[in-house]
This record gives sequence, structure tokens and C-alpha cells, in this order.
Amino acid sequence: MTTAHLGKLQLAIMRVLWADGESTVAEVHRSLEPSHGLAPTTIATMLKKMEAKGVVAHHTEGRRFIYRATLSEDAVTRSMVADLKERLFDGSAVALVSHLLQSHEVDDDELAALRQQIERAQDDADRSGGER
Amino acid sequence: MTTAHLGKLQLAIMRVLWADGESTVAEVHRSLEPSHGLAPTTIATMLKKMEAKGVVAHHTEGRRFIYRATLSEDAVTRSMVADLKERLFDGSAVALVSHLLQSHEVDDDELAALRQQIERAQDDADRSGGER
DNA sequence: GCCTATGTACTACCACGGTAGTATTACCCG
DNA sequence: CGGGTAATACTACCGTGGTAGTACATAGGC
Repeated sequence: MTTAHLGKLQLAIMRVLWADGESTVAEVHRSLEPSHGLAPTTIATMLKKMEAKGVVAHHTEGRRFIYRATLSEDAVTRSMVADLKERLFDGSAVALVSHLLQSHEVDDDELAALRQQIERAQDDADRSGGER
Repeated sequence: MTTAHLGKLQLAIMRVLWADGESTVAEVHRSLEPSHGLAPTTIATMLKKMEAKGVVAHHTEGRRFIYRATLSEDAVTRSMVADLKERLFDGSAVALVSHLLQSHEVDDDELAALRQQIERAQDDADRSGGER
């Protein structure tokens, strides 16, 4: 599986596709122009490479290529997080969070938000766990 | 800053250096041989490239190069986690953890462990916050 | 003192992300 | 219908991780 390890530009392109559904090269370029300032051909080349890897697909409409993402944002996020978790923390989510708490700048508000999140997840687990 | 985005092999090499303190090329190779099975020259080349990037350094002892890591494991971990957090979650640790909880396979035991971790972190924050 | 084993240097590839110029094609407007 | 414009195709190049062969130097054993 592994799905994909997308680079910075590729991720930016995926975000445009996720947000807009389907897009032409020009549309993607226009979306990224302010933040990235790249040549249109750069976007086109990248999209072609991404299609070769299977993360996007296209169909033609007149002369234009209409690209769409073939992976969901969640799938990509999951695979990238899983990858880091595996590489750095031996696959342990707990170790990852622990690292976040220990060495990172997580302020009080964030801590409280995290706690709520955990509690809610536990409630969910209890509920579905109790019913089966 | 950014520190470094280490690849798989580079990380493996760093782990050896972190564990053993200082190591020759041959020692690193011997450590990775079972798991990776690479040529000794591959390790040497990689160490040279890593030195060029500043993540390791060496001094000579006779003919041998004694390498050591110039970055702590924590610094590397932090920078890589920060990088992912930035790229995927706009820098939000909460969003990262939220993702972990929602879409990931985090079982009940892990959930409980996480909760404890959070609570302990909150206690620590209270204590140091209350004293100033 | 010489030779061999060992250890590094040099060089060379491949893959892939990123970036973009130039060439070609085809649509559409006038 | 002709031509300009807009779109893709082709090609090329850099950086860097990964992998390794070959060449060369030298420390040490005999």
C-alpha cells in the first residue's frame, strides 16, 4: 500500500484538487500562483508525474486536461502520518503524542483541547465496545 | 533552521551513532548489516553525504574515520514531527492528535495511556504555571 | 622492508521532487 | 479559412537519497 509520500508542491496541488473537485492545469496554476509563483508548465509537468504515480487522473475536454485527485485527503494524511509514526516511533501513536507533549510547544489551551478529544474518543470506544 | 529531513538509511545510521556514541564506518555497517544488508561503501558514501550536510562529523584515528552525530535524536525527531505537523496540519498539534484519534487505529489501552499522558502534562503545566 | 588487507576517495547510477524553456498542436475567433 | 493563442508534449537540469564498484593509499604483520 504505502499510498504515497507527496512532496510540498504535490501536496499543494492535491489541496487544490480536493477543494475544487476537478481542475484544469490553468486553474491549479491560478490557485497556486499567489503563494508559489510557479510557471504553468511546472504545474503541468508535476501533474503529469503525479498521474504516472497514480495520485491524480485526468480526462480531456476539448484540448484541456481535467485533473482530479484519485486519493482522498484523508488517505494521504493517514499514510503520511503512519509513515512518520513508523519511522520515528516504531508505529506507536502514544510515543508520537508523548513526544508532542514533552518536547513541543503545546500550550494549556491545546492541552485542554487534546484532553477533551481523548475523552470523547474513549466515550465512543465505550459505546461501540459495549454494544457488540 | 529546519535542521534536516533525513531519509530512511540516514535515520538508521543516526540511530547507530546515537546508540553507540562514536563509530567507524565498519561499525555502522556491522550494525546495519543484518537489517539492511548494504555494501560497506554505501555506508561510507552516505556518511560522507551526511557530513556534507552537517548532521554528522568525524575525526580520524589512524586511517579510520570516527563518526559521531552532531544532532541529538530529540532535535531530529522534533524537526521531523514539526515538519509534518506544519505540512499537513497547519502547525496544529491538536489537529495531528485529532487525526490520530479519528482515523487511526488507536486502541483502548493506547487511549488510556494517552489520557494519562495528557493529564500529567496538565499537572506539570499547573504546577509551573502556579509558581510564577 | 615489503606485501596484503583494510579503509577511504572517486566516480557513477537510478529515482524522484521540483522547476521551466521550447516545440508542437489544435481550437476558436474574426 | 487563416492565424494567433492557449494547451499539452518533450526535454532538460538541479538537488539529494540511496546504492555500489573501482581505484588508491597505508598501516601493520611477517
